[in-house]
Amino acid sequence: MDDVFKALADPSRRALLDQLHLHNGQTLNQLCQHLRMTRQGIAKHLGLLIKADLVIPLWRGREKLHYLNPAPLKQISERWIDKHKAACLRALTDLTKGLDALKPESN
Amino acid sequence: MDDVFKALADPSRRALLDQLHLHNGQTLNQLCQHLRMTRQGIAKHLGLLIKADLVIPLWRGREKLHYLNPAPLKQISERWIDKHKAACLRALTDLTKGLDALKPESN
DNA sequence: TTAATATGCAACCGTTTGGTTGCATAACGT
DNA sequence: ACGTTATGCAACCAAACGGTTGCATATTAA
Repeated sequence: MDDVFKALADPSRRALLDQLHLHNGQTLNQLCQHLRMTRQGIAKHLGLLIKADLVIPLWRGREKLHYLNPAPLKQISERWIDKHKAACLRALTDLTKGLDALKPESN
Repeated sequence: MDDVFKALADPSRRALLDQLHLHNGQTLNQLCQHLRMTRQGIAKHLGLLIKADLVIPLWRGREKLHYLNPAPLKQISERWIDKHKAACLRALTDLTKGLDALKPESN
C-alpha cells in the first residue's frame, strides 16, 4: 500500500493516470505526446505505477499497452480514507471541544 | 491537493494520522512517545500535515494540540478516487478487450 | 526570579527522487 | 536483409526528502 501512496504523490504520475483514464490502453509513445518530458522519464513514472499495480502493461508485438487497474485505489479508499472519513463527525466535535477549552472562563 | 498527496506519501506521517485518529488533540510531546524519532523530526512531519490541512493545531498555553481535519481526505476521495472507481468496470472491460486482442486468431 | 517544560528554527547530512543523455535490444515494414 | 520504430537499461545530476544535532524562545511552576 505504501507503493500506491508513493506513486500517487507525484503530479506527473497522477497526470498519467488521468491520461489513461481519458484513453485506456495507450502505448508509452502515445503517453509521451501529452506530457513534456523525455520518453525515459515517463517510462520511469510508468514503472512506479506498474510496481504499485495501478497500471497493468500488456505487450502487443513491440508495443506496450498500459491499462488502468482501479483495484489499489479502491483498497486505499476502503481501508484508509473511509476509516478516517467515518471519524469525521468525531474529529469536528473534538476540534470544537478543543476550541471551547481555549476560552479562559471554561477552565 | 498536491500537498495532501505528498503528505500521505510518508508512512511516518500516516502513522501520526493514525495516532491522532486513536486519540485526537495530542500535543507534540505526546505524539513523540509513539514514534521512535526525535521531536524535531516529528515536528517537521506535523508541519507538512498542517500545511496540507490534514491536521489543525490549537495552542493552549505553551502546548500545541493537534486535531485531525478529515476534509481534505474527503475531497480527495470525492474528486479523485471516486472518479477513478467509477471507471472500474470500464477499465476491466478495456483490459479484457486488450487481452482478447492478444490472441492471434482474433486479428 | 529562576528552573523546568514545550515548542520553534536553522544548519547539516546521507539517501531518494525526478529527470536527463547515451546506448542496447527487439519487432515491424519494405 | 536493412532501416525504422518501440522500448529497456545504466549512468549521471541537481533538488528534494527524512532525519539529526544544537541553540533560541515562550510558557508554566516553585
